[in-house]
Amino acid sequence: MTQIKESSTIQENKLTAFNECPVTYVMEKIGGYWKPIILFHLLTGGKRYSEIKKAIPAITEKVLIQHLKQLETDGLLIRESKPVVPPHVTYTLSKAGMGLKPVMYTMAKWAIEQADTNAKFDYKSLDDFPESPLMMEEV
Amino acid sequence: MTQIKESSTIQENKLTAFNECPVTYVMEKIGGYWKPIILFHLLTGGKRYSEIKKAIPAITEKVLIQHLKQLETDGLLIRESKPVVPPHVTYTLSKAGMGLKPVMYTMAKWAIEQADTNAKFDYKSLDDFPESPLMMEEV
DNA sequence: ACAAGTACTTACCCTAAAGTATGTATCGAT
DNA sequence: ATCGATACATACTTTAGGGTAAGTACTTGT
Repeated sequence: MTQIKESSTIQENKLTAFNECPVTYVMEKIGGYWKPIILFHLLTGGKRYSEIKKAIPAITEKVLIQHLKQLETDGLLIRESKPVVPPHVTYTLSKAGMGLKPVMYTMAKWAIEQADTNAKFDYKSLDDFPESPLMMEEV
Repeated sequence: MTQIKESSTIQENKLTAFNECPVTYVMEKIGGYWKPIILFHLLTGGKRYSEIKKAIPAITEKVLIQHLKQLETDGLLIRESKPVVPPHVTYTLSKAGMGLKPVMYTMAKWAIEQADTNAKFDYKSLDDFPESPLMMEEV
């Protein structure tokens, strides 16, 4: 899905950054406008396709599925479909996906610190984060 | 620098994601192929422009400066120039920039865990990370 | 007189990611 | 017989970011 030209400079550089920088590796996996939001919504438990769609109305179906597939092939979430009509498909975070919890938590923490100090943004607080107090230990 | 069309759907969505997702906020700040790498190199201390360039040969000067300026306006690093000839400019991480250390560390940790479990990549280890053992406490 | 070093700038091009719009399969319910 | 629900697929367009290539200013060294 979404063809890529293999031998472009941009792809080579991406690969380099990718190999020599674990941070870039992570951003490859959870980057894009929507991936973190999708993951966030799945942190609280597996959801059906339509539930995710409802939770994030602004996302288009094309992009949603695109990302879900990407996340699946990256091993971050697991797709389970029941062969019924109408279809019933559930997406759940894998172990690796769950491992992103502390990562996202740390990122969120920094963002909120920034918001506190320069008062330009107003993220509520880390309380919004699912199971925030326990998450660092959980892994 | 690099004009943006203010009223595109893509910008609106970006802003939405941005506001409702602190993780997206962080990725705005440190996203792109090169930003994490630049930040990484500055974690070990301030550097001159040419030193950064030498440390990351594959980056073009245009993109390097572009990112340095962005990082500066985002308050992540501080630019100091001595009015001499030839010019002497130093880039140092600000307090906010230093605050990214644990963020990047946590990300790197996850990446390396992934590498360990699926054996597709071989990041050396977290030892490469500047002052790794202390960093979580430092902030 | 000219090259070299430093820190940029500017004009132009290309591509990947995101958006828009519409279509598909299957079945039960009205 | 058509409609709605579900989970997608596909063709086409736009745009932001990154890449290429070349130029600028100012001075010291040869």
